[in-house]
Amino acid sequence: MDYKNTLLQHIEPIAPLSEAERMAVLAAFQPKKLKKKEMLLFKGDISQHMRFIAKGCLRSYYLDDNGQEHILQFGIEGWWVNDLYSYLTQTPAEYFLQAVEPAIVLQVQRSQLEALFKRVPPMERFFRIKMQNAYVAQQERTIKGMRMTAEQRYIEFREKYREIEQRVPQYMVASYLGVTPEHLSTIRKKINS
Amino acid sequence: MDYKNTLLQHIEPIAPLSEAERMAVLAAFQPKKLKKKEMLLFKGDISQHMRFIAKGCLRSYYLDDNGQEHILQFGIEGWWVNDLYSYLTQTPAEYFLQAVEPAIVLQVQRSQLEALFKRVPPMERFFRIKMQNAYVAQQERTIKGMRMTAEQRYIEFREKYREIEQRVPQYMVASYLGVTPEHLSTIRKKINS
DNA sequence: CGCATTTCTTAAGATACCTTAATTTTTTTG
DNA sequence: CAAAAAAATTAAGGTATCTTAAGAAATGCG
Repeated sequence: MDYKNTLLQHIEPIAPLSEAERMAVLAAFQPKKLKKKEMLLFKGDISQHMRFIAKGCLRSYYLDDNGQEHILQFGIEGWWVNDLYSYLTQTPAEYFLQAVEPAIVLQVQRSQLEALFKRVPPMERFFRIKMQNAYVAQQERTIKGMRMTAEQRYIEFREKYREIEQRVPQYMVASYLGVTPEHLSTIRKKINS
Repeated sequence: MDYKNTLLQHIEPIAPLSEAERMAVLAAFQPKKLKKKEMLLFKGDISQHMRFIAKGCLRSYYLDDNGQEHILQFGIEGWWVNDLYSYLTQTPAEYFLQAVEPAIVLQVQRSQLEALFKRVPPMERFFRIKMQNAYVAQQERTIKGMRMTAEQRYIEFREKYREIEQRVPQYMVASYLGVTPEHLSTIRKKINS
């Protein structure tokens, strides 16, 4: 039950809830336990849930034409993970979702979340704000990905996501940053000297 | 009045309107004429309108620490342009909006659009869908910006935005793609041979 | 604990892209 | 239309990043 607190702790600073609303929110979400490397969504699946990470670490990634993995996002406690387009439009997912660490995810079905929006208006506000932030963060990442050197991007990643860096293998950080693991290694060598 | 048709033609395929709703929508928007190079929004301004391009071509861009311009987006007839984060959160804009060609923009004030959402529900649906598409397009651009070579990005840009390519100077395309004008020039030379 | 697997490092040669600077071409404007 | 301004091209030398390959270090598991 502890992990349900985690959910409320992330919603309430943005959208305060009454006691009844809190109950309604918690009732809508179902916990799911994941082992390390377990998949939460495959490419081609239709994403049926919004997903909140109560514990652990996940990643979303896609496979390019050469079968190479490219990481779009990491998520840890308090983050939401999804193939949002698949969820919103109910079309087959482009991305995979996988646990990088053992994890507990709280899931809410699409129809139930829609119902929740009607019964608990603050939740709609909460998601609209999350969506805005995601859009802006994405825009920033686009720009920075194109203009900054790999070294600059890595330094920024470290500052912004220090905890994530310590929890995922280095080659995944490289994938997220859009460089080869070899190059990231030489960057680190250069920085730490 | 012709340009108001342009607006309806872009809304109705996504969100059909009754005659009364059409009237309400049109009444909320105000046309604004722009000369070439005229600014529509400055960095630091708070964006007070949603903006639809009825005619012409605009761009959004930002200035980096060295005073260099970096283009985020172009827009032509039927597109929406804004610093969305500034508009949504009513904080100072990070980006500039400028006409690349003489343009006519249809603007609706934030408070009026909110009122319109209540009176004309299909409009809310229309904007939610637009927002989703924007987020996904942005996500795709992030990935492609990091993994693809400048040549691949240019070829894709050409296919996807052939009309825009013919309407904006080449150095702006380079800026959008994240390369120097010189390099884009050599890419073009290579391709056309 | 020790073997197998995964992850990280190192280095050399190749490629993509940048910087600078000069020149040519195109567009704008009086 | 001519002059001025803006945009595009070309080329040379430099830097960032990739590819490949091999070995070292760390981690997972029986």
